[in-house]
Amino acid sequence: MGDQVRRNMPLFPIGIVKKLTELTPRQIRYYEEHGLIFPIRTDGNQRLYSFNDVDRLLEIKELIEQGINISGIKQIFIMKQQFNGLKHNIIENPDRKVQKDLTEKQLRSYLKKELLVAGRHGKTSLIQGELSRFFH
DNA sequence: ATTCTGACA
DNA sequence: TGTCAGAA
Repeated sequence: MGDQVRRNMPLFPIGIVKKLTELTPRQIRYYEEHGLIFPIRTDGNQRLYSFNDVDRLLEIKELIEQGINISGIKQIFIMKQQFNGLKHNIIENPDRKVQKDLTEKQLRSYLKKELLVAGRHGKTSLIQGELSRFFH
């Protein structure tokens, strides 16, 4: 599992991330303020981002382009986390019904998100207010 | 030269 | 979100 270690290594400053993601430093810092990413700081208080951070920013960028707001993105990430947790449980306990903690509703929400992302750049561009209803 | 925080004609 | 200032 040394690959994940590599992907989590704090490597590049915001200037590099700016080029890699086409996002402005303003946006990159803004998303951090809202808990979407958590780059570490150097001795000089400068942010250092990992490959995972960059990937995450790329995901954020796409979701933003689809008109999804910060809170919507937060919840999507939470569902993604829950989804991965369920997947692990199923792999580790194939016999037991450890899926009791995840409601079917949560799964549906996650799937809906997948559909939205899949049909990106399409006609189904939901606006902020409209999408937040799904998450309430 | 780069990045950071705070602020807004 | 852009952008500018003042500091590191």
